[in-house]
Amino acid sequence: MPNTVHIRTPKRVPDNLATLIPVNVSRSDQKERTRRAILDAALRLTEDTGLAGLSLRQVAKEVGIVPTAFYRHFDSIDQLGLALVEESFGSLRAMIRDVRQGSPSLGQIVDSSVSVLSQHVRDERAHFGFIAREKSGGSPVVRDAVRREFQLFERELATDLARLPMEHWSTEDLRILSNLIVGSMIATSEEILAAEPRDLPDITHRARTQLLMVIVGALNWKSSASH
Amino acid sequence: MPNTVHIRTPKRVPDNLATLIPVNVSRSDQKERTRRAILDAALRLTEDTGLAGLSLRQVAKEVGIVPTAFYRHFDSIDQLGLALVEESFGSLRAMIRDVRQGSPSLGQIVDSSVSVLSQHVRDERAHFGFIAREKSGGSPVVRDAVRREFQLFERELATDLARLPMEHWSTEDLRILSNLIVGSMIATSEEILAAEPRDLPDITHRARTQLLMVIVGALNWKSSASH
DNA sequence: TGTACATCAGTGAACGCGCGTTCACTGATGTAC
DNA sequence: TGTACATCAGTGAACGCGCGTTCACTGATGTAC
Repeated sequence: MPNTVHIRTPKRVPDNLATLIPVNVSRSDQKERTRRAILDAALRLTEDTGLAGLSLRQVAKEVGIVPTAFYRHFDSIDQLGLALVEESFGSLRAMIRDVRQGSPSLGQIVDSSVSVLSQHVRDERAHFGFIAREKSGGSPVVRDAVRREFQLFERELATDLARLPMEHWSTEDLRILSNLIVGSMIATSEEILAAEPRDLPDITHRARTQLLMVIVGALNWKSSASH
Repeated sequence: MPNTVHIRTPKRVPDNLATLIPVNVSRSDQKERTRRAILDAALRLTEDTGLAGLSLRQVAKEVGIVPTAFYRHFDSIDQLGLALVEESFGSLRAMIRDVRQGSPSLGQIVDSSVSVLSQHVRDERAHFGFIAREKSGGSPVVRDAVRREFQLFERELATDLARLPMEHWSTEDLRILSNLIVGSMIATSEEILAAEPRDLPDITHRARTQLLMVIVGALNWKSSASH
């Protein structure tokens, strides 16, 4: 079912979309709306099949435009995929900004990190699902883009960790710890996405415990093995 | 290029496959060979696109049979996928059996676990890649089968951990730790699959450190938070 | 051992369908004067 | 403010292609006697 359309003549407007008739909408505004509708349709349609199973015609049908109009917005499904990667990681970064605010003690950092992650995964379900799927998905271009973003992400976390009282950790060790934490957070996100709502408390409890184990382990490992 | 064929008349045999002409091969043997060829072709072809991008006709062409002959072996691509899941986890279990042998001290367990994992991922590259891809792949049936296997796997590891000197851990805590370790091993496997050979030492070093951090963390976390 | 019949892995033609992409087009919006 | 022209998001017909699936078939292998 079309969710939005570019309307040229009133008689083409479906009844249920009457409120969407563009009145005093500039051409570029309308173009942006259609672009948005394409991205949303793609997020919805890839939920079942992944980007690999998404066809240009499906997207066009869902948006309510003719297949060829797709090309006014994207060169290919791959390019659409890259736009979604960018968008999804934008929402991920917003999440991290939330965690950075405040959170003085280690215990509080763990608690708020897991809470914020859990909430954000559910709020941005479609985006997180997209990233999780395409991380090992069918399109090399999109897959590599996702992996590059995760690496960037991991480096940023390493920088954040350096600010905590972890006396004299080497850059390498910070990267190793960061990699472990990011990996664990990805796994948790995938579990939240796949889980029934009633299993959510179990999963967040587990994630908290694991994050704590990792941090405690990192501190003790370092102090016992350090130079 | 077809990699094996069921040959009925000698004139149909490609030159380079002349040595594969079935002589004194029973009907069921030949059927098994073709089945094997289909599984191998699918493993090869899904490497780029995932199971979602695999067509029955592609597989048939690769194997050197007519598309309709596929149905003599599998009801659908999904059923073929399930067979590959079973096969792939078989190879994973074989790996774990290797690790269980010997390995008295914790440090040795960590070392041999990572070595064996790293070696096995490369030996069974196609199988590991298949699992990694289909874990969040397009076919719900196959995806769920992979996840169920990982859960089984996690439970088995929890049982193994219970035999180590981890005084009086609860079943729940063992599951939490096991989940963390399995997640980290999956992440490591995916990194090995995606990495250049020259980056392998870095990755295994990192995996060792992380596993050690996790174990040290688990022990300390438990002793500091226990009842 | 030889013969007659059953089995069944693989064949090949045919089908309707959805796909990406081309192309010339339309007509509302935007702009220059 | 009004007019003439340019822009360009969306249209619709058409294309060739690979897809999964149907069906009746073939002929080597297997079996009953």
